[in-house]
Amino acid sequence: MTTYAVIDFETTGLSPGCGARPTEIAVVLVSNGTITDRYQSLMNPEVYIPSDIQALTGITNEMVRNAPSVGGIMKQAARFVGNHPIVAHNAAFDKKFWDAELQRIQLHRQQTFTCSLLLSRRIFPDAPNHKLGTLVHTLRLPNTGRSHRALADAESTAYLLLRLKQELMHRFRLTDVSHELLLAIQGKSRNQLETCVSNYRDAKK
DNA sequence: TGCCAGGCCCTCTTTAGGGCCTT
Repeated sequence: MTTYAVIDFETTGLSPGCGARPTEIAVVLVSNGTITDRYQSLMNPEVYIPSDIQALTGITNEMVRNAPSVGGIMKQAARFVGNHPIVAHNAAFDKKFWDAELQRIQLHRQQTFTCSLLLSRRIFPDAPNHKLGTLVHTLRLPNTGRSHRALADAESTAYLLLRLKQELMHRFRLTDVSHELLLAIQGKSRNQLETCVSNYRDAKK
């Protein structure tokens, strides 16, 4: 049974290439259909948090002024994640920050990223949209607290991952959904879900 | 004070443009 590390960053902007840094990270471990452990911390990005992002996340410059350094928190987070596959909603975003901050402390990612946004587009194509908050509401996932805070969003993404796996098991009568199958679905285009699952089944026979 | 990106994916496409999604 694969253990997944579901992560979520709050940051000062959209791209580390433009100087944005993380202000908060949460990691939620998911195993055997449930959340088994959690890690969360604010960190001092050492750059100004724009007012619109302070309003969005509720994380202010005052809150992070005396928070631990990004490097120290990233070391702890990387240790907590270990070699588990990482999952995030719109993983391209979190992957940029994860890789950029690990590089600053001379660490390198070992594992793949799985994207719950891409999986949701393939598995729930008729959802009103594929924002995390909309999917939580549409799929009636548990309320995890204030959205746009790292732990609440990481937990929501964890429940979404479990719901996506559950939907695949139900729709295709599978006894389990492997990480390998999730990666295969993620790598295919939107209209190839049935073909992808069918090919995976045939390969396993 | 507070600027900023980029991969995915659809379509009136593929010699491109633009919306979605993350903060």
